[in-house]
Amino acid sequence: MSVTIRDVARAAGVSTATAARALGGYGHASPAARRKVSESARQLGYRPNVVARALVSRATTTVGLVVGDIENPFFAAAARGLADVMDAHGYTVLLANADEDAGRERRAVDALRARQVDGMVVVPAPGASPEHLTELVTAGVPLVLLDRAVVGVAADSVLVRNVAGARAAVAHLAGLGHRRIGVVSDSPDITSSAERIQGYRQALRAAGIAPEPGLISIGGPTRDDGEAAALRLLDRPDRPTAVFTANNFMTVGALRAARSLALRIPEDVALVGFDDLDWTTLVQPPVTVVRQPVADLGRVAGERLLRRLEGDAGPPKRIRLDANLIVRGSCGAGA
Amino acid sequence: MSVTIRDVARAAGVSTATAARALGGYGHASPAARRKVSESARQLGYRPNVVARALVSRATTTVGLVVGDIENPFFAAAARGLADVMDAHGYTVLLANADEDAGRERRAVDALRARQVDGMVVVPAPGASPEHLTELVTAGVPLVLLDRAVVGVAADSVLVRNVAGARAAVAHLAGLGHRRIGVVSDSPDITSSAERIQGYRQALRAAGIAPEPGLISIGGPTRDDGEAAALRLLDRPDRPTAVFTANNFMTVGALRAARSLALRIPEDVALVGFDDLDWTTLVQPPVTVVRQPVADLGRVAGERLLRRLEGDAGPPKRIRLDANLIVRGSCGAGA
DNA sequence: GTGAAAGCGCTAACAC
DNA sequence: GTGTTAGCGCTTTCAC
Repeated sequence: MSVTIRDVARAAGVSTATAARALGGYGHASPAARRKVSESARQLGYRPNVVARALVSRATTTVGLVVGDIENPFFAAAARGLADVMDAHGYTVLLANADEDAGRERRAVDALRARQVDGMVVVPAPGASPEHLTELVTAGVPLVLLDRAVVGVAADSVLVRNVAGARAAVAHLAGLGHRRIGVVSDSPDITSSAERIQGYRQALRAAGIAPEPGLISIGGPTRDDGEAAALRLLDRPDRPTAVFTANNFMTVGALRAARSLALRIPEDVALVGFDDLDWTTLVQPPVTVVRQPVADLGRVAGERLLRRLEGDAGPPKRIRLDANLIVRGSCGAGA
Repeated sequence: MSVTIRDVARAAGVSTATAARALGGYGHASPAARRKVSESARQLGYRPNVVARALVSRATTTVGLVVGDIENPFFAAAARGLADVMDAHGYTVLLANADEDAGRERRAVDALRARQVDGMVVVPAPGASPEHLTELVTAGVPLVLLDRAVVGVAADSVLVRNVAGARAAVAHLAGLGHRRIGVVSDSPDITSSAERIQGYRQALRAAGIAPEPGLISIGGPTRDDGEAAALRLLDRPDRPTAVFTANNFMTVGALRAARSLALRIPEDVALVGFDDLDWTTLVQPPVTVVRQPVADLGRVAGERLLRRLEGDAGPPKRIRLDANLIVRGSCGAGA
């Protein structure tokens, strides 16, 4: 069995209460006692049992993070940003993968709750009925929604200005003279996707272009789904002259689809993607993208959560971070 | 306060012991009691407190994972593989980022231990004196080393056949007629890197090529470090005609370096990388790589850990997974 | 300033 | 089959 606070107390010749006070740095303890306690703690190799502490203090200094897919670089970066902030404040992040599936998300949230996390950050899966999230909120567990909003959940959210970002992307394409502009997105059940499609529509309207339902191609949440959706769009006899891909998996998919159809970019089809990755400047032509502040997203979510953990009981905040168009070659604008 | 097992027991008109047995599915309980208990549990919205359970059962059904950088797709895939296996067995994965730093790794391991994880998977950081790992082992916490071995730590390890993989890559280059072959790697303090460099050396020797120290360029653990190291190598007046990059960050770095020096691939410099990513087929020419079984690495580590968690007390196992050369265009072999 | 003692929510002997 | 009871390791009144 490992060393407990009783062992330390005994070795230091004090009570467990004094040992706890000395070690915890709270309450009163004489300098002498302090010294003796920390000395024997060191000697015995005492390590506090956070689980036992959590049982009484009702705080685990652990927070949960539920993402759709940690293999998506977007989530990986956000997770990193969150972990950095939380680590710096003594919290540990429990990570769960929901696989973009409502059922798995529910189970992940439950598993995290059972472990008494002090708070949670979740990237809601598409089609999730948000009961498990409202339950969290009513149970008083601080919750921050990341990247996607959920109607009916009174929680903080940290999102991207998707409408503006998408609008900038599509307006850029329209400005280059394109009239037939398609979009490849995953499910609009995800608010970020819905907003990007909305931005696409706004830009078309502003350019006086009538939207064509056939130019909107919706896929699932994986790279392969992105490729299939892009293929459907680009294989049409009346294929668009330009495509906006609403997330990085869709961008990969569009690039693959273009290649398999032997379409040149930007000559045969111009491309602007949402979300920037390190390889977007490695391909030829480099990909014009709307860059999201990925790590900031996680960091800001972490800071919001920390405020709540500190007791901030204000109304839910909705924070929006900017996404900026970076013009490179794939849109045909040179660069 | 939330619903406890006492509340459930009271509502069902039984003792907490019976309620626990009924809920936990262990020990004896009459069908009638079972039904009443689960009924009132449902009605009250009872959720077991895993923290309290852990305190007495000395098992948290939680395992820790410490990686160098979750933003590295290699680790993300391994993390995913591990999480999939553990989730399927009711375990939750606590993730910690060590930033490829020995100090942060130590703190991460400590934080995880304090949370009483039942086992741990760690990707050891370079230069870490392995005390915290040996401590883990002596404390009886099952440990599986992932991707990198550590001398003096009696733990299972799941590694890649790095020597053979690297040898195949470099032999391929030599077979294509290259005599001046460079390597870009991160620190050989990491056993996987050391092994890849060793494979490189073996292949040179087998091809009758004298190794030149100047053609071995060592960088740090980030993409930028990779670029700098590649730049040093490719900017030499007597630059190599072929380069082997020992991990995916180095491959990105080499590609960037080649571009900034206006070197054509494979005409001016041929390239073979270690670790395959989705964009390697998107760049022109597509990158010849040694593909690692990334998700399997995590899965196998998870299975090994599960065996230990089930009580397997056999001697440490060292498992090696194959890495295979995939010839594409960047080596100049056509494809 | 310090110690005794009462739990946090749960499990596991051990009687009955 | 079921209830009683004693903790798991820690924090925290409340006396002294």
